[in-house]
Amino acid sequence: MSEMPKAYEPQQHEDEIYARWEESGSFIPENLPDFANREPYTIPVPPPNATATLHIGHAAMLAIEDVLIRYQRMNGKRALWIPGTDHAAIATQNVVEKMILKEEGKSRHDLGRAELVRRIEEFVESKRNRIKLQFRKMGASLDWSREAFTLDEQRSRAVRRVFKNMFDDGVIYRGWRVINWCPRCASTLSDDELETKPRVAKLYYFKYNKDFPITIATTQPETKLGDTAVAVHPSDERYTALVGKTFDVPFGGPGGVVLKIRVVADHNVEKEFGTGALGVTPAHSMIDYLMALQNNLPLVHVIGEDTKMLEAAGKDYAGLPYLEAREKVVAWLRAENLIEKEEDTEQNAPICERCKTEIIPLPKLQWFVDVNKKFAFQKSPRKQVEGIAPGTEVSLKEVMRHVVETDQITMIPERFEKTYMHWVDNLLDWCISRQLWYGHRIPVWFCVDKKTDECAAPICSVDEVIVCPHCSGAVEQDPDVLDTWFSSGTWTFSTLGWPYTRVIFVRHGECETNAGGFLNSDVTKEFHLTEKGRAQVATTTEMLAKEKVSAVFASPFMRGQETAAIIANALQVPTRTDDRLREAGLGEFDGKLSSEFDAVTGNRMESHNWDITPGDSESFRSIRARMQNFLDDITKEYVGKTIVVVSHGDPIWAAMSLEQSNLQADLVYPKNAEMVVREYDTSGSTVGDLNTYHPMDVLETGYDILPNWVSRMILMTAYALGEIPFKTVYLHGLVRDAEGRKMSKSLGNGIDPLDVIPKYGTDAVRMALLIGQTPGNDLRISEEKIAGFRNFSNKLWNVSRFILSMDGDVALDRRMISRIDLDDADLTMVDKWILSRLANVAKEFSVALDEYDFSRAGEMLRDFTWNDLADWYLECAKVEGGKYTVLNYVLQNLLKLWHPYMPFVTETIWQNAYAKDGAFLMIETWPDYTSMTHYPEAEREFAHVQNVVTAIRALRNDYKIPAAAIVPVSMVTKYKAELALSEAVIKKLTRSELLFVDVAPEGQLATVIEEGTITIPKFETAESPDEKIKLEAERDSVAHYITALKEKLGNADFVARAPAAVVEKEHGKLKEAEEKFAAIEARLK
RNA sequence: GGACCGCUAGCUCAGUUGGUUAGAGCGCACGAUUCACAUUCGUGAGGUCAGAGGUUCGAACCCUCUGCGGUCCACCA
Repeated sequence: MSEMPKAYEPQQHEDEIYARWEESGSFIPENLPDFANREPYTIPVPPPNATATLHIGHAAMLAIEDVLIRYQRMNGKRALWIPGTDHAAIATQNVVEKMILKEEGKSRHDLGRAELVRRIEEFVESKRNRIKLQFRKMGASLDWSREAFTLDEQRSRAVRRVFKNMFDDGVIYRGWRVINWCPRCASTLSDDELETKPRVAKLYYFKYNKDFPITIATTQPETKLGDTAVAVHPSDERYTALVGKTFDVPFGGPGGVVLKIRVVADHNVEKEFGTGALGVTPAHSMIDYLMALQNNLPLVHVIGEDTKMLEAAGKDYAGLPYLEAREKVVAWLRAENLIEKEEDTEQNAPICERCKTEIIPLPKLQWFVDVNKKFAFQKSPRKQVEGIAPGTEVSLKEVMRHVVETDQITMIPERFEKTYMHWVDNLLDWCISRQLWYGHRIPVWFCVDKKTDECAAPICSVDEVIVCPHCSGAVEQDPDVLDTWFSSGTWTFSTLGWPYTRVIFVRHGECETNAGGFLNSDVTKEFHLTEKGRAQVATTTEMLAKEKVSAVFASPFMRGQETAAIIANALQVPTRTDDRLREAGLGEFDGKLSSEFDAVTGNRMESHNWDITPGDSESFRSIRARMQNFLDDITKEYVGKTIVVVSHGDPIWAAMSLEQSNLQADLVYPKNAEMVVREYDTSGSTVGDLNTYHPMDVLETGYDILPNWVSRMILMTAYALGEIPFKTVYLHGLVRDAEGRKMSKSLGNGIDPLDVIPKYGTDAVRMALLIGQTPGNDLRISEEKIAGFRNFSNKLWNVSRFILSMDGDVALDRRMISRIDLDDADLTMVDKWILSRLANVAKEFSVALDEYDFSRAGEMLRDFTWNDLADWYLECAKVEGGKYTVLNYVLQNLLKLWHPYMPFVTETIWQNAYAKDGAFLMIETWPDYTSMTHYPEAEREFAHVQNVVTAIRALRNDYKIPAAAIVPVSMVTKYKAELALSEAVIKKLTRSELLFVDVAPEGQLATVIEEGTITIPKFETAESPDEKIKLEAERDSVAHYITALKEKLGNADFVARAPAAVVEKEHGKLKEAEEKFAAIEARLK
């Protein structure tokens, strides 16, 4: 064992330990011992912006997730934690644009699209490694071999695939919509990308002209040039007579417009605001737009994307910036004397979250995800969403509601399920196009020349489109990119290899051979489908219609060909015949009854009887091999696509068997025309990451991105896979400063993990973020708190140092001590006490982790470590001596328990003390608390010792007995037998000579506790407080307590209605209190 | 306007299905320094559980109302 320095110096160990972990490959689940038999456990890292720097929020997130993954890994799970970063389209482009503008004075338009994208990619590449290095600093045990980026090739393929599927299903559509337009970014913004800014605006009350019967109020008079209606509340009697009437209204002067205004009734109008009547401008207001949709009003576009007025605003106004147009309209209204009133009103103006520019609502042709459109629900080859059968017509909204409502996804804390439901219920179609240059380009092309009628339709394709498929003319890709959440919404499955090739095996329909019960393996003999068989295939074809099938592969046999033909015709896809899909060779059994063959072969899958070839028939092994061979080829050709493979019972059954490494016979032999769905990665294997690790177990993230991200993942995954993305959502709070303020650069109140990690150590930072945090609630953190946990890691270090410095049994050195090494006969009461405490805490700690109660778990273990172990047991051990085995047993388990919270200090100690051949603590097995022994007797006994020790110490303190003095202590107690067992301990810990007596000596200082009366001789010091006063105060308090207890027990209702155990407990309390009272009284006489 | 959260010791927070004389850490006060650790040890003070009603044998905990602080959503014509 190497010498351990007096204080733990984190910076001397952390980087080295992390590097050793990583090099060992232990973060990769497939490198864990016996990985194939471990149950998978998966969490994704919420991908930070690739250009981000580690901040305290990331640190909190990583600490929680690393606890989960380390705990599960030690607990025998096949633990996978996937790292990655997000391209964050709009945020990143903004940063780079600003940088270029500042450094070179150039705008994105000066550079051009290709150059800007190149510059952004260069910037991202230069920053991407920074955040990854910082994740390592936090000790995060991420599987870096699976690292993903939302804009890399694999993720792009997933994005285009989902888009294409949605497009084909009509879930994605293109339409005119009023959107939030940021003139500065020259882009559409989603509602989530808005902030609001309070401001005071001028509210003008006026009539469009003298003849118009209704006065309206507005803060934006220029938009009135695009009004098409006036809306009033349906129950507003002032206007009832006018509803439904239409007026031609000249507005804005001769160079203005003639408005066609209809008076409509709408519930969204507030009677009390303004005049209770509102001029409806469908093109430039969200609410007006919705009213226009409901009332079928036309939409007049008067403000352009450059913030200048358009032609439709009239010739005097066209071309004016909208603010100038506003002045001009107001001037005209004044000149015409139409303004009745002007007043200031407070409003919250929507602004761009990135650049703070005021947004303008305007209509634009955009791409949307339709959340109400019904589509056929996907069939999952793994774990179907429960309660929605494959093929069911559902909308995204319904699915999103369903999976949470039925608890297939649970949220911690639960109250966020309400927030989520509220969000889902109010969900509008999701605008997914962004007028940016950086991001996933929308995979849609348009024919330029449109030579045929068909050319008008947009062409959506996963692969690059070079020419128009209809006229072979030039095409142009849609210039927009996708909302960044569209790609991060695929995170759980795109990081696991999706899209796979989806293969739907279909066994041929009933054939004459099946009907006759005989076999055929001679391709030249043409047996046809029966009537029933054709009907079976027709039914299957109906189900297949909901799939997006690219091709049909068929066995060369007539029954395969006929089956394939029916399907291919209906689906309008080509058929390819492949000999590898042929019927099993039956040799001499060809033409015989199937029962004869079965009698010889039995269940080959179950019996592993793969090599027999009765009657020169084909072996099962051979059938498996040709199916694997077929899959190897097609899965490379059809990545991300769906194909139908029509074959026979045995070959399909053999293909199904390929996914099982140790065959169990739970694969049911396919019936005629039955569909069997499988997904394969590009190596033709179904045993890919997606199958092993999806759905994931936990998504841990901040509650602030519940709508943006969590909901979108649920949406995308349910749509694309027919599955939930994860089972549990754990939402942490925001990290705030000691005053509860958000940490920000401008306030300068941020705690930068990169500052405090070198100062206090990563473990201390992790502890400070884990203890005191409650899910969904914000966490306050200060440097003092981190310093406190630095002290704790040093404590653990010194506890270990003390234990490891003991001379012990050489044979036990560097060996795992098990329960068997501890013989009850050799254990003292104190030993039993600490072992019992360890058993309790190991269990409670594990249970708390299972319940995601990180704070309580950490506090519990800290109290055990610091109070029970360090302050009590180690002091006792010094007195009793010879604790080598017990101490090492406790320490080994303690290091394991602490490892998920404080990976570095525990691993460092472990490497010093116990690691054999450098084996890591991080892959040790979790303490088996079920095998640990509880000693309830010892716990009760030691509690008495603690009480007595504390009482004597308090007595010494109260009466100013010099610390060094060894004093004679007399004690009257009914626990003499138990206390005598630890007499040496009590003496040493209290620096006293302990004497058990029957009557407390007179003339001494006394204290009365539950265990009895303790006295020490008076010491000659001037300022000793009066013993009598102290005792009297204690007596009064006990008397008060007794009164309360008696009152309670005297209450007939209480005795009658409370559970017997509770009443019993109160009686016990009363008895104890009365004994204590008597002892004090005796002393005071 | 709608919804949600919080209010417990000077500060930060625990308090599991109602059954404690309401807990922890930090801070504070007093005392201790060769013996694992001063990044330490010992002892102690400190709370009408925001307020008012109600349910109950029993309320920090359940219900209603009020107050204060905070967050989110919608709207702001």
